[in-house]
Amino acid sequence: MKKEFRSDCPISSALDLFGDKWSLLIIRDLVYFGERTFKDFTNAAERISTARLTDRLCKLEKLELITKSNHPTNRKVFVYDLTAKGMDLFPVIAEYIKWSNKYLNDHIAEEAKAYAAMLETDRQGALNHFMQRR
Amino acid sequence: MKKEFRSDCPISSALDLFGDKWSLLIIRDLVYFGERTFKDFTNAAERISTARLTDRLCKLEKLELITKSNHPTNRKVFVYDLTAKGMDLFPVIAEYIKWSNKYLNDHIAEEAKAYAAMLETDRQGALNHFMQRR
DNA sequence: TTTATTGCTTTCGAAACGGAAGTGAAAATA
DNA sequence: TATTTTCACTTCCGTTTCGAAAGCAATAAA
Repeated sequence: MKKEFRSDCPISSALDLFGDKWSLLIIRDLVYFGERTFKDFTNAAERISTARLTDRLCKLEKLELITKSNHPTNRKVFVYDLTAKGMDLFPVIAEYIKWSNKYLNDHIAEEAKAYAAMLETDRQGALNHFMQRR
Repeated sequence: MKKEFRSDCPISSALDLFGDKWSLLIIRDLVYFGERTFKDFTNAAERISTARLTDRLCKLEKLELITKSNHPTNRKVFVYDLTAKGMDLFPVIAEYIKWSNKYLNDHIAEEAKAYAAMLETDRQGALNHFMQRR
């Protein structure tokens, strides 16, 4: 068994839990699209491998950031969704967006720029828009 | 040569640049302590290896998130400091702290809890406190 | 002149990684 | 009913990244 946390610092501890290149992208998809299936995640632009996706979904479920449940009609499909704990990562994601909009502006998607502008002018509104979906 | 970005998403792009377990901790030390030397970073609680630290400092300097300069009196010491671009990661760090304070409260340091509470009640004040140091 | 410090490099075994192919159960199609 | 396709994994394998430790040259301190 390995130690779970490197220190008692809140920043390093959060990074210990989901500070990899994929976890926040799974959270992102759930924030912006709501319920997602395994297949949905594999269709994201960043092209996560199935092995990595399986691993991350399990970890995020153990951390209680997401839930896994059966599809109402199709028994071989699982539906993933955010918990309140996972939804509370929205502010972290929002700050990444704002930073990238400022410093990677010539690289990111046009629709992302528009959304970033909305985050600047109506932060609470953008936040509520997703928070109130469930 | 490998591709720099996985997609044009602002979140994944930011993670491509500094979405590892160490970069934000280096930024953290610079935010909270100001100028730091190589030795200072190795003394942080998380115990980064020297090979990893050398690698990350170079990357962060190339990204222009930090600067490297000579110590005014000691020629074998280098002094690292944040650029405005690096300082603008403070809001990201602040949101990690707030999330951890809410969900990892029984694990994190007491002084971190107090600081997180200050972030909640006087966000702009906490932000300015560091922003105005230089 | 000797010793200690600093920033950095090298080495090496372990862990994490991406990409591709394969699996079984269930669903859709014929 | 028989066949094919889909879905959520799982396995495999070569590559990259990693932590831990030792070693290094240059400078500073003693």
